[in-house]
Amino acid sequence: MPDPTPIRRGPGRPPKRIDDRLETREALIRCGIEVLTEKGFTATGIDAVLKRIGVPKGSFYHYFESKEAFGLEVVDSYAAYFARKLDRWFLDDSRQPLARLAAFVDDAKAGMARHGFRRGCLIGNLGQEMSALPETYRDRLEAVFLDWQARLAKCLVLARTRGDIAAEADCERLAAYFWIGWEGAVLRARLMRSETALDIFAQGFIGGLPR
Amino acid sequence: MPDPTPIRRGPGRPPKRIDDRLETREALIRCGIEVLTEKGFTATGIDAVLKRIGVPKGSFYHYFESKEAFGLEVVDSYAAYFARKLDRWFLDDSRQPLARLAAFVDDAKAGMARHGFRRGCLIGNLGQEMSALPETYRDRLEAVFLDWQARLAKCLVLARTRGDIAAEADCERLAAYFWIGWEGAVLRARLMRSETALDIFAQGFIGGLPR
DNA sequence: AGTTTACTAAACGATCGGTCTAATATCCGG
DNA sequence: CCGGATATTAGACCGATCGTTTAGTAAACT
Repeated sequence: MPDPTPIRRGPGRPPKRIDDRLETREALIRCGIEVLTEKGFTATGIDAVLKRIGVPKGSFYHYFESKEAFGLEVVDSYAAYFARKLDRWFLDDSRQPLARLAAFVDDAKAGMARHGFRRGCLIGNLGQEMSALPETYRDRLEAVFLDWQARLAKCLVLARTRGDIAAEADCERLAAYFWIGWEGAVLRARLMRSETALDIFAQGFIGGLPR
Repeated sequence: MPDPTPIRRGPGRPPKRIDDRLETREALIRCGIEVLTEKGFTATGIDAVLKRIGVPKGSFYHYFESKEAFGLEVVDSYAAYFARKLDRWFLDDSRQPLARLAAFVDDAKAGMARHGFRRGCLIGNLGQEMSALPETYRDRLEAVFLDWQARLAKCLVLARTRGDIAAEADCERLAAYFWIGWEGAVLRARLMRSETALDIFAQGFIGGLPR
């Protein structure tokens, strides 16, 4: 549906609309998530983002200090979005712990299919691009991975106390293992344009858990 | 060590040396492997490759039709190089099958460390970049993965006949699982600049094999 | 009314992949 | 040993695109 109150664009200060500034900023970030998730940071020009929102190029540096700063905000926003998603699945008391993981995987499969397997994982994309990225990104990206790891580890601990996995299992390490491999699965799923890689990895991981 | 017979560079037809044309061409490809393995395709300019070999820009298009064609040759060359490496490890009769896989992993760890964790896997790099790459690349990259998968599967079959893994194990699928996750491990190792991710994945994989 | 604020249009310099031309040194047929 | 044909270099050059800067305009605020 088209925006019911289209934002006037032209030179000069725009008419007052309280949340206008935030709206534009956040629209840019939201669009940045989509585009960077698909094409990565280096291969994406800011024009591509701006065009899609209808913001003129000259305005970009009014909202963001640089492309680098923009990217960092996109990462933060994506991390927050993904953390919410993980909580939705990993804290879902209506499912057994390991079934929650499977449910997350199914959701991810559906998500990738919905976008024609063009979009991957933003953090993985940028991680792969690190050598062409400002060094600022490195710690931020790694921190996101560690956050995901912690959330999954909690879920695995639950499975362990239930006896679904071995009592001596190192849940933190298992969680690390999952995200390491998961990024590879997403990469491959995009290359093959099929859910197969996600399936193979997920089943391999769950099937290989210590019992 | 410096090249004992440096290639003369200057205008005019070079002296006849049967393999001279190949030398320059192959030097470009070899350098392409290094650079693309480190920075990927999109983020790498042709000049970066040319500068390192001392070949002027005008010469590039004498040897290659385009950057795209060049990249494909680099992929082929890398695939051949990596296939030899896999054979060296996976067909090493002095080791038990699963120990061969572990040896490959150790070798990869040492290799990544030697280059300061700046270089990753060329195929994985380009795979992640697919959405910004000519569509020509897709099948080629996937074919390389399938080749690696077949080589590892053979090794796993050996392990199965020895009874090291369960008789009902699907070696082809396990091999697919390995390479899917391995790419994620390489990605993460580069991000963290540490072998940890490779270790966690390799141990997780081998430890999770059906017994 | 005058200043401040919010935003944009246009241009800038760098770099990209790719082309083109001129120059040059060797090869090869006589 | 001469004289094309050929292989290669040298690097200026092109149009496109990149991230970024600047100068200016119009509404808001005082």
